[in-house]
Amino acid sequence: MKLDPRHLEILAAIVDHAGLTEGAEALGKSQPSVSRTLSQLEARIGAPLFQPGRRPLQPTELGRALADQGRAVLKAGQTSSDIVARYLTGHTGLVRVGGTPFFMDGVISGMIALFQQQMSDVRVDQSYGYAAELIEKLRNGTLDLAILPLQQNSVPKDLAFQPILAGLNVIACRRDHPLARKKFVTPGEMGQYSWIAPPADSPLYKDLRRALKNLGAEEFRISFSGGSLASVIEVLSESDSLTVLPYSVVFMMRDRSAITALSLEIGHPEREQGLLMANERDQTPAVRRFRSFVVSQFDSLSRRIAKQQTDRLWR
Amino acid sequence: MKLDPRHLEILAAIVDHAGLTEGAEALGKSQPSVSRTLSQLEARIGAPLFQPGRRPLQPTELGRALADQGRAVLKAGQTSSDIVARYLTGHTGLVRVGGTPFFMDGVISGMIALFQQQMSDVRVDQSYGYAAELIEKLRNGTLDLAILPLQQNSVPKDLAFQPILAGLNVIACRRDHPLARKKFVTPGEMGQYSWIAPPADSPLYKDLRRALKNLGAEEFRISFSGGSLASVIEVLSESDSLTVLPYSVVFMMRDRSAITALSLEIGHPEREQGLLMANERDQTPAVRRFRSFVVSQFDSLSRRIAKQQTDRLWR
DNA sequence: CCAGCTTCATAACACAATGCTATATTGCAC
DNA sequence: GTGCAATATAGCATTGTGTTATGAAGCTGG
Repeated sequence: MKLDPRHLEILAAIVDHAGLTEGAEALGKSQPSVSRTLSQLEARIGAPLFQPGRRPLQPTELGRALADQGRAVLKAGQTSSDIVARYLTGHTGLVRVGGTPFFMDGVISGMIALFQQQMSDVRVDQSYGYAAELIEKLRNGTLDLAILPLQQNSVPKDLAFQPILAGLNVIACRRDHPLARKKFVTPGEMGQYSWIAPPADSPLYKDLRRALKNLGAEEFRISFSGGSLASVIEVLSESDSLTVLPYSVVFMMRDRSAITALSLEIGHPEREQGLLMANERDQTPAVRRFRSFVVSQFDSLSRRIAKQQTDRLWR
Repeated sequence: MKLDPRHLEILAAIVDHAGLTEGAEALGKSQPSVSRTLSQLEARIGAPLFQPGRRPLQPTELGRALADQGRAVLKAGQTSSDIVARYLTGHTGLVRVGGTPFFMDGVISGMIALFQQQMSDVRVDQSYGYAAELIEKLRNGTLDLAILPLQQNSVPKDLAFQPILAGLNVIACRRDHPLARKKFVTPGEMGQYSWIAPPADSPLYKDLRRALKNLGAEEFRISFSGGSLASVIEVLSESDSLTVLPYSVVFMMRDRSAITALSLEIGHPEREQGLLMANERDQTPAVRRFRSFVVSQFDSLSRRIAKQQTDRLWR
């Protein structure tokens, strides 16, 4: 005997509210509707679910047992609704975010931590990669959001790009570095220090080469390479090495580690750090919420950076 | 967002069987049916429940979570079916059975115990009473089955009576009683013994009075009254008292206690022990099953009694 | 990389079930 | 009994389910 779970729900409501009318009210249905459903149910089962001709309505032993099951159905339905509601408001779900390693480690991961203080049920899958791979992953749907520096004119037409920060890279060194205090640094001065090389396929590495070329330094010595941000910062702050880092990374690290940026513009293309994503319409609510969170974080970060710049000018 | 529990069931089936076709099969539905239901569900929620364009079908995190709930619904439905099935086959339910005290205690309760060895989930509510009360209870629906001695012509027309045993009452005494061995007992012989009186409103008491009157003994001495069967048997077997009991009670007690019946017919109306009940059509399956069990038990009991009678003749 | 297979989606339609309002019936209390 | 409140029934519009037939799409093996 296959029973309709909705009928069990209705039975449970009737039993729990001790009456057809009140049960119907609780379910948001009309009294005749639940009355008929109850009749049908009893007819199908072939046994009364309530003591006949007794008011207030009192369930049969069988009715009580089935109402228990109906209660389970009701509960499942309720938690289903909750699950969906949490999902639709972005309080639940999965965000797959990828980006350039140093930026992710230096800037984004902190924001993720902050985000998850509010949205503890949103799972974040972080991955690392550069433009080509990230774009590929966005296209085949294995990534929701890419965070990377991009030139405005090189944004793929099938993807949306939302700038969040000027993509400024700088030369970084330890705070006590001999060059750190100089208002102007010449290429010659840099020549005597060794370099920490970012991964060879990274934009940073290209920027490093280009910068040195622009500054006239054809040759440069590499003392360390292949490390992730933590290693690079460590080596950087314990040696006189130099390296290229996004300015925002240096900025975020300024309190936690003893590094700083040289007062030296390195010429690189006009890029912007930004969020690259597929069609915004099929983003999950969690992704949207995460995205807007990140955007607002960068908004405040930009202001903090701007404020610090003016402070430095005044200094 | 209110979701149809049936949709959750279907979702669970699809997830569990890793496929729409197999899920449909498991549910006993056509593939297009579940396909459309799934589409509807996704449309209403506004989010995909399965990774789009991936085969084998793989659920979204959301889909998985909702499938869990669907599984709960499925389980509730299954146990509901079980509950109904057990009820319909009479393996579950309530049997309210009432009858004359001595017969219930001496004969029926043992059968109830036997019945419940097979039907452990059938609850039996036993009560005591005589014809008038039992009939009243049957009529107002607070009793399913009455077990009592009745003359065929005094069966209420609105009730059904099923005879199960000859309603023979006898005079009982302890097995070592001086009168026990006599083939023929005279009223005079009985006059010297005191009597244990059944409840004053019981048929047995009427029979006792009538019997003694028929036998010519106008006066009789009552030494004990008001006890239930256990007390009566106790007093009976420890004294020379006599009493009136249904023969079947004496028969059932013959191994457990040292009592027996006098070889003496006491004239009483032609009654039969039997089952009195309201319309058989609205009996619950458990009642029917209990009834048929009792009937079969009495069938075998009748045979055992008959056999013992012939044995006694041969002896 | 294409043929062929399997799986899923769509279409069209019959029919059962749900929902409603209006109204009759019934149980209970005074 | 009368009146009140609760439940049942009737009639009708709408939705949903189920079916078969058929089209589209992903996977697999040569």
